[in-house]
Formats: sequence, C-alpha cells, structure tokens
Amino acid sequence: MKKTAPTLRDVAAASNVSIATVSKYINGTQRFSSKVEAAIDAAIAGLGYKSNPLAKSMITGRTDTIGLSVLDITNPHFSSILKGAQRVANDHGLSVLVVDTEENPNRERRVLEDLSRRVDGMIVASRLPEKDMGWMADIDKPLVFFGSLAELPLPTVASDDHGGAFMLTQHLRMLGHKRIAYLGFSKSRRDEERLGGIRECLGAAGLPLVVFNADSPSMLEGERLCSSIILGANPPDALICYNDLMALGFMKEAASLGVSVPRDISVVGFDNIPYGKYVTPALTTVDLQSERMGASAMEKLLAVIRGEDVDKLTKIAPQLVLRASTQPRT
Amino acid sequence: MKKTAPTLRDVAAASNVSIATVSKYINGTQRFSSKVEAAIDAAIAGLGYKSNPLAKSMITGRTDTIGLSVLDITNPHFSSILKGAQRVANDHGLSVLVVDTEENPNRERRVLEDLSRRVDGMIVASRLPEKDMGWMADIDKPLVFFGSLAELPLPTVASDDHGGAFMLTQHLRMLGHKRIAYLGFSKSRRDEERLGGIRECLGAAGLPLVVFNADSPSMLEGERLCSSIILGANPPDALICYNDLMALGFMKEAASLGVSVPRDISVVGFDNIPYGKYVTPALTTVDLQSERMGASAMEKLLAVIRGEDVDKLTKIAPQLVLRASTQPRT
DNA sequence: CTGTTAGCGCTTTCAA
DNA sequence: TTGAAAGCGCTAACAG
Repeated sequence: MKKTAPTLRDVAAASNVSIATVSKYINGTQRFSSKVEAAIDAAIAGLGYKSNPLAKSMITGRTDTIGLSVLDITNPHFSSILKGAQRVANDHGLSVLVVDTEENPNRERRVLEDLSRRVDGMIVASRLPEKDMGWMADIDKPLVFFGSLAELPLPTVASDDHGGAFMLTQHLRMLGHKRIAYLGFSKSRRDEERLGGIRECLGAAGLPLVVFNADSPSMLEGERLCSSIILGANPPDALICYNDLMALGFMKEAASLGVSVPRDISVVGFDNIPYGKYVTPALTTVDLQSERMGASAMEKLLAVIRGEDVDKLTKIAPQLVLRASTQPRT
Repeated sequence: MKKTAPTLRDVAAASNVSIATVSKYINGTQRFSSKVEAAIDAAIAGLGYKSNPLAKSMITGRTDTIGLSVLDITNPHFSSILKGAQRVANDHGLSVLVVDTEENPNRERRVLEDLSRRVDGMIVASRLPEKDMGWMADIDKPLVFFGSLAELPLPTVASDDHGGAFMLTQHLRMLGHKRIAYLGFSKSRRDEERLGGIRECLGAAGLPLVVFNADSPSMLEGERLCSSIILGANPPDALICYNDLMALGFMKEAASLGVSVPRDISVVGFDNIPYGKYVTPALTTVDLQSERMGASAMEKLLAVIRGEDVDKLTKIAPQLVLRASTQPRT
C-alpha cells in the first residue's frame, strides 16, 4: 500500500533522534531517556515500521533461519521430524527453511551448498554414502546430520537402528518364527545397520535370512514386491520391512493375494508412523521417535551455533510397539 | 575453514578487474572478453568464492524464497501441498520457507507478518474467518490464499468443496443410504462449503442430515467421536467425514466396537490421502488434488510476482474415488 | 568492453 | 545519553 516501506531513517526523522539511537533502542542494546523512547515508540507505531531482516542479517551474519533437508516430505517419518524441529526452532524465534531432495542424491550437494548461504545452520538427512559426503564437513556452517558417521567429524543424531532391528527380530524369534525375511532398501545408509541387527540376532539362533530389496522406501514398492516374496517356493513366515510404508503396501497386497497377515506371515516395520495403527491388522513396528529426533537435532544445532561443546553422536533409543501384525507360530 | 569468506572484492582483486565487472559477469548481465572471463573463473575457483545472497537480496529486494504457511505439516494433505509447491519452486530456482501454524489462529498474524519480510511472496492456508483476515491484504507482498474468499481481493486456489461434497453425497444417495450423518470440523472455513454441498444434495432428496463436530481434524478425533455416532438410538447408515484422517480414526474405532464398515455404515472422507487406500476397508473419498493445489498456488504466485494478471480464483476440480468403505443398501 | 560511484537498511565503533 | 560515520557485500546507473 505504501510506496516504500519505512526505514530506520524514517523513524529517526519522525522522532527527532539519530538513526543509531533508534537502532539501539529497537534491539534493546541500550536504554534512553523516557522522552526519547516514547518518541520512538510513537514514530514506529505511526509509520508502521518493521525492521528489514535482510539488512540486519547482512551485518550481523545471522539469518534466524535454520535449513532442514529431508528426503521426502510426504513420508510421515520426515514430516514428523520437521514438526519436531519446527517446534524447537519456533521456541527460539527461528524459522525453518525446508528442502526436499526427493530421494535424489545428485541434487543434494548443490542444494545444500546453496542452502548454507541462507541459513545459520542446517540439519540434514542424506542418502549419500559417507565417502561422498566430505564436502559437507567443509561447508562453513553449523550442521547436524541424521545417522551415525564413522569418520566425518560432524555432530549427528541417530536412532539405534541396529538395536531396534535386533529387538524386532528377537520379538519374531520368540514368537517362534523360523523363516524370516527382510525387505530392505539398500540405498539407505540405515539399511545396513538394520540388516546388521537382524543378522546378529538371527545368527545367534542359527536361523537363515532371506533378503529382498526395494528401489524406493514407499508403499508402492511394498505392494510391488509382495507377490515375489510370498508366492515363492518357500515363503517366509515373517517379514521385516525397511519401514512402515513398505510394510503397509505389502500387507495390502498380501491381503488381495489371499495371504493372511499375521496368520500366514507376520509383518513388521520401522518408524511407527501414525497410520500403522489404523490398518488391519495394526502394524507391529519400532518407534524411532521421529518427532523427537527432529527436536533433538534442532536443539543440538542451536547448541553448536551457540558455540557449546556437543557430543558427536546423540543416540535416541527406539521402542518396540507390539500390534496385531505379529502372531506366535505354533 | 577460512577466516572470512571471500567476497566479490577478493575475486576482483585476484583477477585484476573491477568489482563491477565480476558482478556483472557472475550474474550474466553482460559478457566480457574471454581473457577477462577466464581470469574471473580462475579467481572464483581459486578462492572458492560464493556469492552472498543476503547482500544481493538487500539490493534487489528479492530473496528467491517463497513462504508457505500450513496448518499442520504432518497432515498428508499439507505435506502433499508442500511437495507440489516445492517442486514448482525448485523448477524456478526458488526455495520454500515453511511455517506450521499448528492449527493455532492466534499465531497466524505474527508469523505471517514476520514471514512476509523474508520472502518474495507467500502461500497461505488459514483457519481465520475471512473477516479477521483484513490485515493479510495489507501485507505488502504477493500472496496466494487457499480457499475461496468472498470479499478480500486476494488471489486464491481452491478445490470445489461444495461440488465435491455434493458428489459424495449423491454417491451415497444412489447407494440407497437414507440416514446420512456428517462429522464436520466447524473451525475450518471449508467445513461450511462441504456442509452446503451435502445439504443441497440431501435437500433435493428430502433426506435429513445429522451433524457432529470435531475439535481437530485428526484421526484421534475420529476415534473419539465414533461411539457417540454409532451407538446412539438411530445411528446413521452413512457417515461423511470432514477429512480422511477423521474417517480413518472413525473406522478403526468402529471396528473395535463391533460395527462393520461398510455393512453397518458406509464411511467417506475428503482429501484422498495415500493411506486411505491401505486401510480395510479402503476408504471412499474425494480427491482434492492436494499436490496439484500446492503446485497451482506456487505457479499462480510466481505469475503475480512477475506482475501478470491472474484470475482471482483458481478452482481445482475434485474427483470421487470409489473404494470399499461404501456399499449399496438393500 | 570495463570501471567509478553511489548507495540498499542496518549495526557498530567511537566521540561528544 | 545521544549521534556521526564507517561500512556489511553487492548491484545498478553512468561514464569512459
């Protein structure tokens, strides 16, 4: 509506003080005589002045914005992470700039280097193998990474995927399952950790593991691979899916193929997305605490920004959630 | 790693040309002799120079960032909107700054006024009644709004909620349902439109409508209200839910109460979230094309930013999606 | 083709 | 308590 938004200068003029005075007063850097402060307040109100955050940022070097890079925002795991991160950011007066790399590792570098110039720090979920991530440590901005890193000196927040997988497998073993299969997603770094946990548990029991692999961590892939898993010669009596989405897809397709979950096959997943509770049968899963992970990552990042020392790795304990998709064998 | 990031000045010095030349070359505003261009390229590479977008923004007034305000990012309707918006933004080299107002209308104004200073334009979903939205039109930034507006001169993108609701109701009528109920969410502006569509259809047939109301558009609310809906004296034989989330919650609870969907009661929702297809029975719904809405809103906003004339209202046609949660009465 | 010169709106010494 | 002045890193006329 106004031609040009009012600037500090306008406020200064209107209140008959210097521009520096207004700046300091607004930022609470300094107090002034009540006369002056009142005049400034009046001018601000009168002009409808709003500070220009860009100009401020250029000087202070702070943008009050945190970047968050996720692999697919429609995946409930990531929208929960965003929720948690967002909440903490809000509590500190910060905004969140989200980028969705759409499961495309090639985009990541450009996108993140770009992002790094517009934010005070970033939180990133990546599909890159650690050896292709060197550049991340060179980005000159505080960064918190999801997942554990062997070499790279980056602070991280990770769920205990190995432990969670072990737990899940143990649960299946105790239920009496003997032919366990894993429907994995090898492009993910977490896949091998989960596989490791499963193998460790199964190895101790001398049980074999059949592994399938999906091209994307989606319901559609769960559906697509279902028939090849359950209509083979020696089908598994329990299936561990890389995530809940795949498990949901699998269960739906199994039902239409006339295979009953959990009677014919027990199914489990990872993440504990809300929808797992609403399908039939409800899905047994490992709660990786997505929202809390997002919040923890943000808190950690803020600590880094403040210059505090933080642990390299924040581990978040997973929790097994038992539901009807798993059933004892007799 | 470096003390101070290299600036344009450093590049200019290193390549023995003026700072203006470098600026123009980088922005492709102008071409120079290959000698000069080569020198600049070398200097940039050597120093690892990256343009400071903040400084640039301050001058150009453009941030290359679009703000998107949603009511709850974990609601698949909104994460799909974000997905669509994000995709279009990316195609144009823009970022998306997301804010989640958490279904809290009181936060909206502050959050949006704040956001408006950091972006080139914004797309907003709001729970505010139109009469409390006047300030939005005063924000001095291009803005596209979700939903239709009677008075406010804001460009909008809306699904045809009235039409969608009519469709859905018509479908139920043709299936032979006589006792139709609506589980609404009156805080939403779209609620009345849907209610209107339902009423119009039912009125024509001389059928009554019972209305229930939820406090939040969530699965939990669907669950919570289920018993009071189906265990009353004269329970409905069909229920239209404000959205799919509520329908999912309702169906789960109905099952545990021993009421069968669709045998005892048909259930339908709005949005066509992906999960509706994976529950049992699969949910009949109206596809509001969330992702496309996000994309359309972004496209429209970009047009506004470019200064083009745009229609006030972009209407997106809903599509009925028939699944097993609705069944003919006999 | 290339360079000079003003600033953008704000913060921040440093003086008064 | 206040203000003057020097920029932050960059773009945009305007000259040459």
